[in-house]
Amino acid sequence: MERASPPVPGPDAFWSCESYVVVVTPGTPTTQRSQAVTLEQPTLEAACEAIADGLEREALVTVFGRCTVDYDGRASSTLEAGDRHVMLKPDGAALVHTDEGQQPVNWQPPGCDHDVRCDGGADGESDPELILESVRSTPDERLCVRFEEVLQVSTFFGADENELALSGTEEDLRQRILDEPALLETGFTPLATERDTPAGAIDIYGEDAAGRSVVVELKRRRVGPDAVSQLRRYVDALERDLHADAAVRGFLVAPSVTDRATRLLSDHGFEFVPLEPPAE
Amino acid sequence: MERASPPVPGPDAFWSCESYVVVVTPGTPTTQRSQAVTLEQPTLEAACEAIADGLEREALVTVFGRCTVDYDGRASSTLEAGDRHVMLKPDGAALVHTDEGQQPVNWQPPGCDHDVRCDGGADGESDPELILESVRSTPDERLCVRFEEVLQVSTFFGADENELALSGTEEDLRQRILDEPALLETGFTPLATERDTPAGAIDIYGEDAAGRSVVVELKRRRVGPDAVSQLRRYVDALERDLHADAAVRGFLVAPSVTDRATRLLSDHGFEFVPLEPPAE
DNA sequence: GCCTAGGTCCCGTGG
DNA sequence: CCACGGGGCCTAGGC
Repeated sequence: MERASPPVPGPDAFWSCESYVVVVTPGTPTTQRSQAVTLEQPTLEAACEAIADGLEREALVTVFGRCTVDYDGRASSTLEAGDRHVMLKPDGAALVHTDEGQQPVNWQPPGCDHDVRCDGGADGESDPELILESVRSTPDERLCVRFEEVLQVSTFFGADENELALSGTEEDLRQRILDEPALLETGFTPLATERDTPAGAIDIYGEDAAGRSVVVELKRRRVGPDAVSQLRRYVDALERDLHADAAVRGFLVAPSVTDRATRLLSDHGFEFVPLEPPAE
Repeated sequence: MERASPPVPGPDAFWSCESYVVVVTPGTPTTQRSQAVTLEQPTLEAACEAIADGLEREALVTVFGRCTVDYDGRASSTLEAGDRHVMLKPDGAALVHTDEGQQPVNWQPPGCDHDVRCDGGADGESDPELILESVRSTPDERLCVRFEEVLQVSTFFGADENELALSGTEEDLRQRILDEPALLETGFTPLATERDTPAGAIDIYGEDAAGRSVVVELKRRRVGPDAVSQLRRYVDALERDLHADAAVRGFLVAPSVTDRATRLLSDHGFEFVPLEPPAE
């Protein structure tokens, strides 16, 4: 193992009221992959080495410390110095989290190349810093995180064979109607899902008891004006497609609907069916 | 400090090829808040105590280990055992990350109450586990993470006074047009932003050289059919609002537009103006 | 690669 | 509290 024990924090380590010394015990190789390796209060150089090693070995790497963040790509952003938690994933994703919010303050999607280096300090011209860069193309985007201080670096190896099982989606709602078409209206007959039109794919296409064409738009949650517009696009397109002057009925299926959307529905002569995705 | 050094991994610690001993050095209190405290390979009980302490002290807490995840709320999900990285934020947000994807596999938005406990094992009836729960109301939602094994617990304290400065937003694009209305069309005069209609707020409302009403919808990126529908809602609403039969012109301003959206624009007699948010 | 639409979307801003 | 629309949205599925 090339990374020896990190240096004990020197007398200039001003920020800590608890200090930790990490001691590496030589380990024996094993088939088990799960592992978390942590450096506390490393020097920037030690942090750099640990991060580079983690990236090389395709670990999930986290870095906590005082940093600035610059992003340039589809938009541009800057973030002045503060303490943040950075996660680099082996698939190329990068996340910068503050202590607030579900969303990262800055990020990079999967597919990026992560890079780490130490810079400055040697010549006294500039303060030393540890620089994380995540870059991708299509679109060209660059995320740059500069640490003036690193409090922790961790590398995580794990196994995760299982995938999320999710229910209560729009797909579940569709199945519910296909299983019991009368939930939409007595006499409704589904004929296709994802039926294509020049305006896009119709969630459920079918016929009513009188043989009239029916367009069904599904939403797993309460709907607003946008869902009505979407339904309108499909109904318009289908009427044009059938180019007979056959009236096409439009149904919006969702748990509930806002006032404004209700108004829009009525303006267009569409119908609303309150229905939720199955609970289970 | 009540949390003493974590136990040295016993001979049954089968999974590690590198093991770390964390030694606590008594520290001196300081005004500096930045701090990262880590337990490696703690027992479930030690992990529980450390997490509870971190939550109590409003730290950002991370836990890495083998866990299952159950979510129930707006939808429901289950995730079988695997190694994941969990982050609990002091604002009540919770994030469960696998080694893939920019998005967490499970989460809870800010505003939740986090809770941690140890369960089972004592009576031999069930395997011991560490249970993290994040609960909120409106809507009622519960996230439950059960660890059978914890490889690391960290608590982070930091200071972050600065906020993100972002440019290249729709707001920047709007300002660009307000500064130079001719970018839309010679003779265009903006009269209002966020002008309210029964269908919602118009990004920019104004008049053309001939005094005709103009509705401008802005998008910071390439637009598809949804943006055209949005413009249509506003134009329709405004025409009804003015209830004179005065024609209202609709403009879509964006860097570019898809084929289908181009077709929809022409169907509705709307105009497209290619324009990007300022780069700077 | 682009297009289209879903999402436990999150998030801010009004009402 | 709800409603509405933006977002560097991300992500999956087609083509």
